[in-house]
Amino acid sequence: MATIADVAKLAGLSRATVSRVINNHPYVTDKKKQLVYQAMKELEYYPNSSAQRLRKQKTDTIAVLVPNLTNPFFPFLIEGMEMIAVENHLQLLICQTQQDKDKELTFLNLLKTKQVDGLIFTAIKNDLETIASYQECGPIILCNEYQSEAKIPIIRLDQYKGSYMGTRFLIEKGHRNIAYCGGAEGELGADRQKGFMDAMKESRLEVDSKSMFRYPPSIDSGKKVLREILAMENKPTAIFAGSDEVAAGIVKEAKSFKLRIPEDIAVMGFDDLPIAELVEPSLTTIRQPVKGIGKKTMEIMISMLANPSTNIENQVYELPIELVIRESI
Amino acid sequence: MATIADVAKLAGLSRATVSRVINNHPYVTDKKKQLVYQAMKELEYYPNSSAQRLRKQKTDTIAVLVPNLTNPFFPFLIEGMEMIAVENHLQLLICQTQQDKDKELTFLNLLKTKQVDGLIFTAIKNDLETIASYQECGPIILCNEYQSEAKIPIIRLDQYKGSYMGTRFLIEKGHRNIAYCGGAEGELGADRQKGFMDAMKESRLEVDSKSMFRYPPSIDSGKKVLREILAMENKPTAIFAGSDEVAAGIVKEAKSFKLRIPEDIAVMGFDDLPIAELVEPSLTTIRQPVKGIGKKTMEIMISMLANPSTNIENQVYELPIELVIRESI
DNA sequence: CTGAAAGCGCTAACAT
DNA sequence: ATGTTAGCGCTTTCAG
Repeated sequence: MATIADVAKLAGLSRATVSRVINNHPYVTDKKKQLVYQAMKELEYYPNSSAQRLRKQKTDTIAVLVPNLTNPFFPFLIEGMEMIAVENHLQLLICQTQQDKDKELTFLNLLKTKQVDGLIFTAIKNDLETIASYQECGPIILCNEYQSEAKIPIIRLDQYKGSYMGTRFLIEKGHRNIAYCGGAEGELGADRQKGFMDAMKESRLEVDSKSMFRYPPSIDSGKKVLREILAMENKPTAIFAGSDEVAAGIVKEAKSFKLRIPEDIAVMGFDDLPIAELVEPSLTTIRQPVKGIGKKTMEIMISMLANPSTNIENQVYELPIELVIRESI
Repeated sequence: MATIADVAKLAGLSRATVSRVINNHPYVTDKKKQLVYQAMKELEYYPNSSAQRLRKQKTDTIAVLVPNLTNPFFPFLIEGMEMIAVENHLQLLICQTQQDKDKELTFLNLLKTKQVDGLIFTAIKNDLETIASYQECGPIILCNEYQSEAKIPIIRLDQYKGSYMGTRFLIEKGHRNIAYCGGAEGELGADRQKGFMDAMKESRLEVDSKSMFRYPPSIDSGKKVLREILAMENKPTAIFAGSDEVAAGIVKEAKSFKLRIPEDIAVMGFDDLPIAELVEPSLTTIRQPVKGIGKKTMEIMISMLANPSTNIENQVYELPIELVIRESI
């Protein structure tokens, strides 16, 4: 493998000049520039990025911590982030935490070991104090998941509004006994739940604690929820699911029990992922502009990278959220 | 940020000894080891990975090129790879090519710039010669996607067998006019198609060239295929879809046209992803042990990394594939 | 506009 | 068992 010294020698110039050409610095004669390019091509030279990183003390890489990639929400989020990242010559290092506290810490160490310049959380298992302490090593952003007392910038949607809106819709459709299946942890989950609760309270509807479920967002969780509901005495007529995956599981299981949707049981999703349109009946759901959050998050990251001095204490950015009406309610 | 020199000074030892402790080398007294640990903790020392990489001339990172992550096939594949990778202290750098030839080349350069030690393709847009030329920079593996004349190790399933098996099943169910929707490029797609064709030929069934579709694996492709089929004069009674996504799209669209499945039209999927169970009716499909391929691929990568001298010219590894019977046929 | 030289932080001979 | 030292390949002052 050729090094910068080889190129310099072949071009009859110094390593400094070659470096200047590589990095598009001004003040290099066109003639010498051509000489360098030629030598680089001849030697099939490519700069060694470890050396560059060590010298420049930056990696142009951002770690993105997601619980997993099999939940389609995250690939879409990442797609949004990546659109902005590539424009800014940043690389994403995608890290699956699998909801594991220790894995999360391991990935946080990417910041300490200078393997990445910044880090984005899309779910948190550790407490904020722990995480906040890593901020000295580089910018950290919370995306989607959040906790308001954090001294960490946050990009999120108004979850409260989303679930409030969804619940109102269910109530307007005549439902009185509505079950709720959360899943998201932290304040995001709490906000969603609060939106649900407030909408119910506003209409003077009671919420049975037995109809409040808390399962991770997956198809299987949805199936489980439905079975548990069927075993209840005072069966809810509608379910507000925490995600389209859960809602899809509920729908699927309901049909295996020959229940009609929405007549026997109505289901509200959350996210509006492709799966929402696919299941039969298709899901009425709360649309989150997932890619939009991803983009916004990366934009903030970039501005933090460019401007490390900014005080970003507890900034919250919010994006719109809307109700998509289909067939499941 | 503390460096190894700081730790050495505080511990009253040389940098070499500290390095030995970091890298778990033998021949360090327990006493001194403790001294080092203590100093590291006190200074909150973490080794700079750029420096380690530059010095060791390896990154312990493998690039995985996928078309995208929104097609659930790839997250599952990655999950398999990652299981093996973490066990071996390897990091995955997931790269979305978006089916773009140039992006693919950009990612290939990760090898040249020494940013990764090896690289795995799960889809190829460039020709093999181009790719093969990068092999001098580190091991390259083709996973799933393949071309048999490649001088590159390949991990794949017997696609021919899969589609042959599926088509036989369709024929046994009485179908005579069967449409086929491929999508995968290269020989993988060709093999699948050949399996289909051979099964048809064996039963002396004709294949109308108009019923041979070639669309990328997505729900929308499926919808499109169904609409085109409905516009045909001599309508097929069954469709062999190239993926569960396509099959799901077909099923969805068929129902919007009030067609019954499998009575009016039967659909065979490919992959057996969660979506296969979710749609109504659930998909009869060809199960690929996706995670298994991922694991196997990473195992090969690791052995290539450990044993760079091995001649891995055109090795093919195959894994079992099976028919999963559900409701769509 | 170009070159010389210092050094980013670490590891691996080599020496003891 | 531990320390000394020479780089890994690159960028960036500082001179000129």
